[in-house]
This record gives sequence, C-alpha cells and structure tokens, in this order.
Amino acid sequence: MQCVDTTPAARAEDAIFAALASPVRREVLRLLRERGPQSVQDLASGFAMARPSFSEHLRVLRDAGLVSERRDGRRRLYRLEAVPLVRVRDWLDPYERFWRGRLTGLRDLLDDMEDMNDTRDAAALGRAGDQETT
Amino acid sequence: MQCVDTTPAARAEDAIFAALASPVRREVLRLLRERGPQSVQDLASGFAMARPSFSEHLRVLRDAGLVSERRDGRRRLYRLEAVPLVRVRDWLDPYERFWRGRLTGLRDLLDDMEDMNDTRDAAALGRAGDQETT
DNA sequence: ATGACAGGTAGGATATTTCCTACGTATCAT
DNA sequence: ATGATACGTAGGAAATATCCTACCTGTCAT
Repeated sequence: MQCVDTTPAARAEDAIFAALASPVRREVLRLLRERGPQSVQDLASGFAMARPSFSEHLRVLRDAGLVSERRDGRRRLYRLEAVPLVRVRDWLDPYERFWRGRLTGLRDLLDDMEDMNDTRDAAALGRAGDQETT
Repeated sequence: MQCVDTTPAARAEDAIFAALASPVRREVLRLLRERGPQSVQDLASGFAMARPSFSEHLRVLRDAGLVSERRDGRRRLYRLEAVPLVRVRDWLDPYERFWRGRLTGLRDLLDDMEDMNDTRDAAALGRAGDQETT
C-alpha cells in the first residue's frame, strides 16, 4: 500500500515536474538555453503578462532549482540550471523500452501476454482480494 | 514577441507535461510500467483516495494519451501508452549538453564569459546562445 | 429479473495557480 | 539628494485542480 511518498527527493521531483507543467516556464527555459543568461527585462519582453506575474514564474523555476539568479547592478541575470533536468531524464529512462517496443510492434505482443497473465491470475485467485479501498 | 504558441502540437505537449505534474499520475504510470496492464481496482488499491478522484486522474492521463483503456467484462484494463513520452525526451534533448557541460565544470567558464559579454552589450552579435561544450 | 460489482459522471467544497494593481527596495544617473 | 530604472513583495480576484459524496450505467451471477 504505497501511497505517494514524501521524501525530500520526491518533493524535489514534484517541484521540477510542476515547474515544467507551465508552457510559460518551459518557454523561459528555452530562451535561457538558446540565448544564454539574461535579465528579467529581456526574458519578459516576449510575454504578454504583467511583470509581477512573470516574477512569480521565475520564482517557481528558482524553487525547483532550474534557474539561478545573479545580481548585476540593478538588474538580475537569470541563468539556466540544467542539472535538475537529469532527474527528468532518469525518470523517463525506464519508459524508453516501452516506446521503442511499441514502435517496433513488439510491445503489443508482450502486452497481450501480460493481459492473459493478468486475467488468469485474477481467475485463479477467485478475485477475493483487496477490499481495503477506504 | 513570441508569446506561448497554441498549435495542436503545443497543446498536446501541454497536456503531457500537465499530466506528469501530479505525483499520483506519475505513480500510476510507474505501476503500469512495472506490473503491466491492470484494472482500475488494482491500480487504485495503493492510493488513499475515493474512486471518482482516481478516475479523474485516469481521465487526465487518457486525455494526454499516456494510457489507454480496454473493456474486459465489467472491468477496464488500463495500459501504459509510452509513445507520447517521446515528446518529453525530445523536449529534454537540447538541455543535455548543458548538464553535461555543467557536470564537467566547463559550462561555468562559458557562462561567465557570456555574462561579461551580456553585461557589456547583449546585442553585440548573433553569438547569443551558442556555446559548444566540446 | 435481481442483486452485487466495476467504474464512470454530476455537482460541490476547498486548495492552489495564475494573473492583476499597488507599492517597496535597491541601484544608477544627475 | 532626487528622480528614474529594475525587480521584487503584498494582497486579492478569477480560473483551475483536487478531492469528496451521491448517483448512474453496464456486466456478471443467480
């Protein structure tokens, strides 16, 4: 009965995935990747949004560790911090064989086998298990 | 002035990233990956959540194309559909050289160079965004 | 047909996100 | 010092997400 875990590592992963959920924030990351470190002004100029709203998006990215800021006079230069994205890559990794299998048609076969397995198991156990859905 | 685009492809990407933002939904994908296609009952048994709430999570995953359902008598077997995750892998791809550069320490040097350049004159040349890690 | 079961939809409460305007703080130029 | 600039925080409105309790539909067993 593993509900969703709450270790620091898991919360960091949550923050990263949550940050990436917004197209605005993904676009910010793209700009930083393609144009290098930039001021808030330069970054914000492409978005039809009040400055404080944009600042909030930057804060979410900062909290997720995906960008860092450096003071430069009265400007603040934001920089891409790509290392946390390794977590996303690592999360994605075990799925790769599924889409590769899927693309070659092999996975369908495996799934059908698994389906049969599942059906047989359910029948064998007489479906008496699991009422603890509270 | 490129705001966030709204092409069908972009909306599909949004749906995928939004679906992955919830730890519950990522856990569902993990279960489907590790244990193969399963009924809603089997999937839901690990979560402390009412059934309709869980159904809603499944709907989000379905709308993103990340799972498919197949009727099997009065049960519905959900199956992982990994192909949309290729979009995530593709999104991630251009960032890889950044974290690799970062891990070797080379990126810091390049960033510092860019920072200086940026400070003096951001629009000096079209060099923006091109720093090779090799 | 009748009841039990699997899983969905409807509608609503609450929490969170996303956006805004108004204002504060630090830096730069004069 | 004074004003302008860059960017943040405060606080609130509106939209959305997440959860719930009822209830409905379709399938299976009797």
